[in-house]
Amino acid sequence: MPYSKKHSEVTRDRIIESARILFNRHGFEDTSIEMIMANADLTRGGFYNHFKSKDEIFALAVRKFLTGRGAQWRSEAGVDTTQLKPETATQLIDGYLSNEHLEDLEGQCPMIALPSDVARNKPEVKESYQQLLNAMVWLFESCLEEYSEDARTKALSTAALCVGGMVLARTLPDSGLAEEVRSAAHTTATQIIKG
Amino acid sequence: MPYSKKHSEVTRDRIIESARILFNRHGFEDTSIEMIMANADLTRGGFYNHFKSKDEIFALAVRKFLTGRGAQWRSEAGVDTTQLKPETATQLIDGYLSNEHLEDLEGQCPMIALPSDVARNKPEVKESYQQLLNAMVWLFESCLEEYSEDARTKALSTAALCVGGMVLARTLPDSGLAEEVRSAAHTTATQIIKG
DNA sequence: TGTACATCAGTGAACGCGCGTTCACTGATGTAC
DNA sequence: TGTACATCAGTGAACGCGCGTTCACTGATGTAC
Repeated sequence: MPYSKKHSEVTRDRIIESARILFNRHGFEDTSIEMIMANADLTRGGFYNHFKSKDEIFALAVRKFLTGRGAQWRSEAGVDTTQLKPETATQLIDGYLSNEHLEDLEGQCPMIALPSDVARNKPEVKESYQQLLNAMVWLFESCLEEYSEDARTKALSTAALCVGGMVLARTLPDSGLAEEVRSAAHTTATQIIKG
Repeated sequence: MPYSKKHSEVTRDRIIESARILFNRHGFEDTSIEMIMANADLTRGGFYNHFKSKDEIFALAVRKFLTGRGAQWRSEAGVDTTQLKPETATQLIDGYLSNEHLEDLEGQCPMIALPSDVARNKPEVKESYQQLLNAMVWLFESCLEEYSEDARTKALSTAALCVGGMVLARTLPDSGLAEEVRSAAHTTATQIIKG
């Protein structure tokens, strides 16, 4: 038996993380298998030992955000997921609709970075995207359900406002306008949670 | 003198409209010059008589929505832009966050269909996208400014909620969840305008 | 303990394809006479 | 009014390039003896 099973798994994970970062920054089409492998210190050919297609790793990369960079980000922001209350939701909003998050092209939430890439890809990829949204909505809803009657409507709208505000801010060339959008979305999202 | 100047302009417009429809449906990368020209009943080579690059026509196609399909859509929805008041804003929201708009992949607002395509393209393209957002925000703000103190914040947030709600709804594979998002965004956007 | 070997992660060249762009050519058109 | 002609919109073949994927090969590794 050559190489341990662990060796293979570690490498596979490294490739997915490399892909996640590159897809986030450059999008699906402008990220090549060559780039993904080089960024993981490997060469092109080995890719197909681990994955069956570019679509497959795209789905895996989007999904990985939830347990990888996303989880890391929540813990850094001091979000306590054992005790969910409205203040936790506003904490999440503070982080999500922050300038830091906007400019972190590689660590950013893929819902912001890749919406139209995902919309046109395989169901497999859309499922990954949906997992991210479900996680976000579930968090908001759990924070609100004991304090508000229409917790679900608020949670869904807040998620839409968070993603929409960031998608727009990311796309606008006038950084003053982008900042206005981000800031307005933040104000309104906070009001929705509190109101 | 061969052909009238008008002939050339009409053809050019036809190509841009063909491009707008195809970009909206398939995105920037998956739409080829060949497809754009064929859809306008022309052949590939002639493209460069009218445009200098694929990037250029992408910018023109996004921009064209404002005066073309977008204006048509507003007048069909009975939006009276000479008399702007909160009811006009809620009318706009009713149309924008409607199921009809969600499913009209070709006639849809490009802010929904193409966010990440634009975010990674040339400044020229981003300027076109920004024009669309500015038009939308201006409309909402004008509807509110005599009735509300924070008209601009509300206008910006409403726009973010409209775009965000539709971007998510378009991407989610579970149509039940997509419908929940669209509906929640609609409810909340209306509340923002009225509140 | 040491060594031959089977395995498979990794390599890098090659294939096939589609695309953006270029270019020499064609032919429909409106004008000049 | 009719005809020769100059123009340029439109044609379609060709170019060059990069990419996803395949494939025959290599060589590092852990195990069997």
